[in-house]
Amino acid sequence: MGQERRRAARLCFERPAEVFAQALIGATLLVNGVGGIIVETEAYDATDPASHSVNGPTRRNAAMFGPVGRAYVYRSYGLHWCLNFVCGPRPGGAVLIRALEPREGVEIMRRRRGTDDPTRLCAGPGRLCQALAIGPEHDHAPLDAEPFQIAPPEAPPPMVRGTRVGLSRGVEALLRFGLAESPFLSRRFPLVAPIAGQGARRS
DNA sequence: ATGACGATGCACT
DNA sequence: GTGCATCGTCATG
Repeated sequence: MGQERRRAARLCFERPAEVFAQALIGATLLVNGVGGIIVETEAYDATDPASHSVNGPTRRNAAMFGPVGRAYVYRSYGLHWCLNFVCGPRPGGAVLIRALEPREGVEIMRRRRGTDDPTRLCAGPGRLCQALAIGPEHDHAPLDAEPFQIAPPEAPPPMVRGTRVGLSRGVEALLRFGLAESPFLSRRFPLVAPIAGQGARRS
């Protein structure tokens, strides 16, 4: 328990997206001091038919093939922005940040989003980017520098797992992760299989 | 040059 | 639950 042990744990971006996506649940994400607790993520990598990286580098997905620990920001439906953390031992990995529990700068987020409902402020990748003012200027941005502040959870939180949202391919893969019982998820996790000893529950 | 298609969100029934 | 706005990206010709 020396002084070194008291330093904040660091995120290990080299981990595979499936692992890193789980490690991010409960982490704190702030952008210019505004944000909160990550409660929902999805994992993608270059072997995944649903991933932007499956067919190799293009202009849009270039960040996924660059250094880990940077942001991959892309436009969705010509309208919304979505934030990913580039990660993995191999190129083409990323974790989509899908929802936050608002903690810091809630009033700013309310103004940016035009809503008062705290459970709808950052519930969904597009809403989250609107609330945190994430845009194309953040594509390729290092996540360990301004305006980003990211801290891992102090302890692994209770987690739920399910299928990803809005896909036409790779629909079966259980690569969506959520903070159990969180009211700040973008949507509920359909029950995939009963968990022994816990009965049928949904988050 | 052109067309198909979204890792979505919102209004509405 | 359904319909659809909206436009950058990419594959194709």
